[in-house]
Amino acid sequence: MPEGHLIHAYARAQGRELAGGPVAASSPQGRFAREAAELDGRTLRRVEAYGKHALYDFGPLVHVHLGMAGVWLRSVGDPRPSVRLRLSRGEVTWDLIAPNRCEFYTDERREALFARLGADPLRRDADPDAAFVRLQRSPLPIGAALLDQRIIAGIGNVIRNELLYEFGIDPERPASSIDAETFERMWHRLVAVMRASVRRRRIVFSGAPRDRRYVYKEQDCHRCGSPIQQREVGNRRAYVCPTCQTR
DNA sequence: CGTATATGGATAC
DNA sequence: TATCCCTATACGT
Repeated sequence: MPEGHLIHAYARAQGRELAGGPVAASSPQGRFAREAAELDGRTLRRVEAYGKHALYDFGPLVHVHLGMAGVWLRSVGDPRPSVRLRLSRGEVTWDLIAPNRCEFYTDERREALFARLGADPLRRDADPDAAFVRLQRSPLPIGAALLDQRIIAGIGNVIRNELLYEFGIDPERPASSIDAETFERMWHRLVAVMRASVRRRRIVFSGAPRDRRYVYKEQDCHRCGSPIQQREVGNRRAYVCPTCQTR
């Protein structure tokens, strides 16, 4: 579920619906109870997304990373027992389930986090030139480098596989072999895909079957019919068309 | 009912 | 490179 597009979608909706007035905070599941009590009744000033990270500014900062299993549910019903953090304002309630991280943060940690992360295609302050430099210097194959959040922040396993398919690039090709012109086109495509995916709240590759995906978890290449290969690249499962993607 | 898997990433070696 | 953590879900028995 959560690649960068969803984190940004949550942040925008929550900024709209929760920020600007007093927020009720609780931790029905209990593991964030002391912190939630401290937040309860405070005004949420801002929700900021960077890559797959989100920061909730209540004065004190709350850092949330969903990991693989985490999800925010917008709800009006009773909290399920696994809700780590429930935030409500007026009629609207957001429930955080199964986050990898949910913790207080200092300004210093925020600075350190942002300094560590690479260019986020969904942020106005993104610096694609810096991302290209880091890509050129990376010893990793391109399929791993695209998942390296220090180079580009927000890409997950679906987007990296679909992007490499669109560009006809085998994920095991060295990152340093990507030339500036190709990177520029990849970045431009990333921005378009991720913006559309924020709006739709799901990953959208226009042009793919049903505007969804070309290769991720597919059996056969929709273009040439070759069986889609599965390989481990960058510690995650890569899906590759051996015909359409070249080394 | 148990087990494997997941669109992630930090940390320990 | 391996392991762990977070929880829901899919699937096999």
